[in-house]
Amino acid sequence: MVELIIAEKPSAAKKIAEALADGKPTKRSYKNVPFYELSHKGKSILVGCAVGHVYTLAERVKSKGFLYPVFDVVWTASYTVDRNASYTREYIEALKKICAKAKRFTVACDYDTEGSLIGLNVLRFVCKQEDARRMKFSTLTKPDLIKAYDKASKTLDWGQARAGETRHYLDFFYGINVSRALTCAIKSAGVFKILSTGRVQGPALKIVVDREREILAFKPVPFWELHLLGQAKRKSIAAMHGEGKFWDGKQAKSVFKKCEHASKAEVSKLDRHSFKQKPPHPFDLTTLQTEAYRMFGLKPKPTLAIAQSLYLMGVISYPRTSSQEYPAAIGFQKIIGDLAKQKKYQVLCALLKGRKLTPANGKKKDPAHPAIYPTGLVPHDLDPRQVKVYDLIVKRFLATFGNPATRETVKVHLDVNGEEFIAKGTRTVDRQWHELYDPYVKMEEEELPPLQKNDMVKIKKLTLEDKHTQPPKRFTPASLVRQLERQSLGTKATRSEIVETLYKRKYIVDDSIRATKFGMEIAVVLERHVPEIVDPELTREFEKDMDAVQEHKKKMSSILDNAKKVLTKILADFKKKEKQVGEELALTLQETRHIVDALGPCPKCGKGTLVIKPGKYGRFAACDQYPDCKTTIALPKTGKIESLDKKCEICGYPMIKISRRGKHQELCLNNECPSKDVAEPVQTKKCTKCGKGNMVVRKSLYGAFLACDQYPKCKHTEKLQHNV
DNA sequence: GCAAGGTC
Repeated sequence: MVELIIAEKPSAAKKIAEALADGKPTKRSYKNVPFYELSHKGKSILVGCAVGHVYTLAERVKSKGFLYPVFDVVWTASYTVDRNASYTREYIEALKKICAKAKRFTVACDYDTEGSLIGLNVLRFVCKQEDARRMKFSTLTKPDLIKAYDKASKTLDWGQARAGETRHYLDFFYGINVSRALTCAIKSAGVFKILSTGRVQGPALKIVVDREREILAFKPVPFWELHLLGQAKRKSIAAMHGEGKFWDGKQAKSVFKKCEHASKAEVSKLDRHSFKQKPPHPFDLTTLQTEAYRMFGLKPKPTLAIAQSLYLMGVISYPRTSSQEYPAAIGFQKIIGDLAKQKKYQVLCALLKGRKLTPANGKKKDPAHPAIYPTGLVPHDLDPRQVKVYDLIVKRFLATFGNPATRETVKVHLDVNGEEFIAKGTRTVDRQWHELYDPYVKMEEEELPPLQKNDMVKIKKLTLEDKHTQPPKRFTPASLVRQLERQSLGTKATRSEIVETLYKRKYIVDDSIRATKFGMEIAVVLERHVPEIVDPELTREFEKDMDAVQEHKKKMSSILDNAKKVLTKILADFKKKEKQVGEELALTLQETRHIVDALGPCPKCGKGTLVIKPGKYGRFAACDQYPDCKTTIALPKTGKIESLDKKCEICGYPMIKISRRGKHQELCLNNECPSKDVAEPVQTKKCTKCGKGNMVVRKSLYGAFLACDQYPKCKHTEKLQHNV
């Protein structure tokens, strides 16, 4: 009798197989999907895997147009409805193939709601089984897995699986329907633009919009600061009046008068305080994303994508973790030894030699995975961004084993005609873990002159500065991801994607995030008509419902019926106002597009502005004076396009910056710009690919190139030698 | 083509 064990993902299947095999498991594959054959205590076992969710909710009957409300949805193989999920097809086919041999079934997906649901869907839709055994484990280590296999329950954890299913339905009901309502509204005003919101997107937008409102409503309050610049022992020293901020201008001025003509200050008191600074915690995904943004300006989503690629190469551990802990089982000594094989880490690894290795574990835990660490495997052919992220992960790993650093704060109190000024300096006395984390240690290092009590400081300058209180800071993509985490919105793997969606919808712009006028309007519309969707409480309510389902206190169907009832009413009311809402949205979208998508003045008519527009054959720049001015310029299909607010020095067309995968290039919007001239080939050449066409010169923003004249049948292109 | 959640 053969047993099939279903894992959540390929890497887990491998670990499960290795843990249970009497000897070594046999790795096999079907359509490039791995599976394992093994014997466990003489019993024959197959271990196969899903790739996360391979089924998704979709309408039972695909509706024409964006009809809403839609509640008739069923589980559907992801590859049939989502082009980006085409890779899941092979996994389903491989599972289908190997489950034909199986007589007994065991689900060994991650032990959480999503994992239980992934297992249930594979089991019922691929294996056509009613129930199965369930392995429950909290780490993918051999002892845990063996125990989980021996003690597997006879039935699925139905409560958890149904809870997960409930969440999927609720998210679909709220997300798809309200997104369609918004899209239909703006469409009724004649504008075609996909709009969206959802349980996580809604509150995420509101967080940014609320901050924008605070900033708009902010009234700066004036205050004054008294600064002293002095010199002692051949070093300069900067101090501020002990009062700090003076809220009363008159008082500040009178203190200033009192000190204005003093030429010397006396050290009245010296506080010296040294303290230990602990090494940093191991990386969970959010901390890695925050640090990568801080150090490299790399946004959370590409950081996750790069970490995933390093994981697939086998050079780092699983990146989608919320753990800040390294269990000893990962083998610190061995990893450090392996890292030392890379020349650039030799010296650092040597610093830890012979030391007791205790990582500075943080508080956050994740039952499924440890914190992110380098495996020790030597990476090859990394691209520049992979090099950066890998280096950060290696040094962070090493730094967590470092000794605490010692820092010293000196506070010098100065007396100037009876007024107290204070100078503060902090410096590192003993670097310790800093050496392991360089160059990613960013500490303030301010060293004061070596003063003693009653020493005199020569005053070089005394200034009274009038300042204003500052509005609250804007979020960055990294700090917004952190804020979502704080409010338990979204998951470690989805938060960065949700932030990117807000950009894509033009609700937000810039690295220092601003809500656009359009984003503000969407928030207003939702707050007025569907307040639930921008409220973080919706997530809490879903969680309560899920708990009730998991504990068998409520049925999924009753919860879904209730959601349908609530939404039907909300959406019917919304529909009545659709036209009016749509017109307001269309108006603000136009304004926002004008600001966000403007590329510069139109070079043809001189009056209009060139604006990015989406078109059937890709995006293009068009003059906003259409139909008076019909200027259009085709734009590259991929990459982010930004205005540089300047003209080409050679042809006078607007300059743009186009960025792709961390690389960027500055170009003018003129295919015919003399700077892009090339030496044209003297004789015509046959296309080497199709053999039929001739190669002809074509021009794009990037410059001229050779292309087959059989386009679009043949897409062959060749480079041309540039003149300049 | 719309969500949010897994993952290659």
